[in-house]
Parts: sequence; structure tokens; C-alpha cells
Amino acid sequence: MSTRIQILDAGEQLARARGLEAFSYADLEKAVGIRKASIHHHFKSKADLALALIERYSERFADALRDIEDAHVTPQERLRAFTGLYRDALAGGEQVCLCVAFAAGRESLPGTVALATRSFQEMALAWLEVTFNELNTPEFPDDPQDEAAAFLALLEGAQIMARGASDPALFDAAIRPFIRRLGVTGLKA
Amino acid sequence: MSTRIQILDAGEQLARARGLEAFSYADLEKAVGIRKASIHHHFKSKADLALALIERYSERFADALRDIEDAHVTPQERLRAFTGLYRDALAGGEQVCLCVAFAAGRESLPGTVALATRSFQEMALAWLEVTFNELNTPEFPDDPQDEAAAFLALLEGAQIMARGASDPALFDAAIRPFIRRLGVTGLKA
DNA sequence: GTCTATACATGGATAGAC
DNA sequence: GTCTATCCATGTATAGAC
Repeated sequence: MSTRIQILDAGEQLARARGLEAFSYADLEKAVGIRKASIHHHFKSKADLALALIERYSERFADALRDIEDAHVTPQERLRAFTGLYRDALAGGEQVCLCVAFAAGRESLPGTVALATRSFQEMALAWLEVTFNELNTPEFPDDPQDEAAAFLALLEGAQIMARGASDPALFDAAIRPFIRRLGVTGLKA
Repeated sequence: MSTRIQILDAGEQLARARGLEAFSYADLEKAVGIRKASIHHHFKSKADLALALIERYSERFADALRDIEDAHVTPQERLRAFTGLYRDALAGGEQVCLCVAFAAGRESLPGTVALATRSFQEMALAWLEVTFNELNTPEFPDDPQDEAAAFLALLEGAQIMARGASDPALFDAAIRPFIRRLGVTGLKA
């Protein structure tokens, strides 16, 4: 695995567990095992690193959405799989989605990073809107745009809650009513 | 207004807009108009300040919940009012709830602050659980504990989403389906 | 690509005068 | 309670050798 990727991996883990401002090149030095100056060789500034982090995260997320589309046909199944992405991102209650970590401290983000974070969110919302649009059932009667926003908010908030208590069970509890509503719908369809 | 309170106000605003690690005593110095050393006189360490912030926030929140109970009788009205607390805390899309800001970077919090943040969340969940328990309607058939977790996650996530885009309209969109479900219920009751 | 060395600013924090 | 002055660690970043 290339050094560059090792740095990205360590940076992502730290950003998602602590927040972008709460880790330093010294932390990366320890995590990766090379000197700070070498980290700077790969990422000239911390803003560059942050941008690379959210861009890689976006690409991977887009891939994951394509995988969901390939593996699942019904909107119910796709939404359940989407939930799984956020559940996995919790990492046992020790991390949140990078987008959540960045959005929380938005005012301290470099401009390009703030924009990329916003794009990530828009990608997620757009995908969900399409999916809720296909889910034409009485349990979700609202504007698909609103249902998409409500669902993404639920998942992001469930991560924050679980993170606050370092307890993934809170994520599961928060998601349960939605999953049940979805399940009932699935049986009807 | 006492200096101590001015410091708390400035610190809360900065923590909720940027995150705890992303502001310094120098920022407070500018905001309050006294020297760093004077800030240290009021709050010996940044951990002390952070703890004071979340404790004051908790007290105010408990007061707000009591006010809601005084002003509203039905669980529907109380939940709508609760939503208003989180909508107001958005501050035009430029801030999130202090609990959300702290929870997001949990690993970098002093131990006492992490505990107090968790307590805040538990207070909110307990109050919501009681309220959902009273709301005995077909639209919310799940365990009140799960409904409470789902609702708090929705509100916290809606804040994060709105913050990510600096756009309170995203909060409103995310909340709309819940409000509608609640409204229909209210008419039936 | 990685290192040592270093620059330079900032961060949290303290001493002691007023 | 506030100030000036200062300490020392840390943070980001660069120069230049290997």
C-alpha cells in the first residue's frame, strides 16, 4: 500500500473520530511511521489533505451507491442497504461519516473543502430522492425530496447520537422505526 | 452582563460554529475585548470552559423543557415545540446544538466534558420517551424509546445537514414529513 | 521519497504588577 | 479583575542533504 494511501487512511480515521482541527501532522507521523516533512511531501498543506480526504470519500461513496443499485432492485432493499453504509461507518461508535465530521465544524473548513462536503451531501440527497420517488407507497406520502432529507438527517443524526454515547445500539434504536415502516411496505408491494 | 457570561456566550457561539478545537483563547480575547490572561482568570483551562459551556447549555435546555410542559398540554404540541428548540439553535444555518458539536469530535473531548455531553443527550431522550409514551397513536407504533431516539436523531441530523449547506431550508425539509405525521395525528385525537 | 533541522506562528497557561 | 510579559509546547510548513 502506497504511503499516500496510508496517510489518507490515517487522516480519515482521525478526522472522523476527533474532527479535522483536532489532529495534527504529528499524529499522522505516529500513525504512518514517517516524519512530518514526508507527510508534507505528499500533502503540501492540511487543506490539501482535507480536500483529498473528502474527495476520496465521495468517490468511494459513489461506488457504494452503484454497488447497491447492482445488488438490489426494489427501493426498499436499496434503502435498507443505504442504511447499512451509515451503520458500518460508525465503526463501533467511535467514528462518524466524514461528511458529518466536516459539516459539524463548517466555519473552520477551507473553502474548497466546504464546497466538496456540500457536494457529497447533495449526491446522497439526489440518490435518495430518486429512490424515494420509486417508493410509491402510503407509508411515505411526502415529497420525495423531503423524504430524502428526512432519511439522511435520521442517519446522520443517529451517527452523532451513537458517537456521543460511544454506543452503536443508539444508532440501531433510532433507525428501527424507519426500518419497520419500510418492512411493512415491502410486504405489501 | 458579567465578563464571565460574555466569555461563555462567545465560547458557545464559537464552539457551535467551528467546533471546540477550532477556536482559541485568542479568539475569545477578540470577541470579549479583554486579554487572554483575563480569560484564564475566569476559566483556568479550556477544559474548564468547555465543561462550563455544556453545563450551562444543559441547564438552559432543562428550563426550556419545563417551559414547554407549562405552555403545552398535548404530546403533539410538545413535540412541535421541541422541534422549535432545534430549529432556533440553527441560528440561520451557521451553528448546531452544542451537544452535536461536542459529540461529533468526542474523542478529543476532556473526560468530564464527554460525560456531561452524554448526560445532555440522555436528558433529551428521557423527556422524549415520556412524551412519545403519551402519544399513543397509530402513526407512532414503536417502542417509545425507539421513537424518541429516531426523533432526536432526525433533529440533530437535520441540523448537521443544514449546517453543511449553510441553509436552514434543509432543516425544514427534513422535519416536514414528521410534522405532517404528527399533524394528522393531532387532528384525529 | 524520506530524512534532519529549523523557521515561525499559534496555543494554552502562569507570574506578578496594578 | 485586568493587565504586560513571558514560558514552553505544539502546529504548520520549508530548506536542503541523502
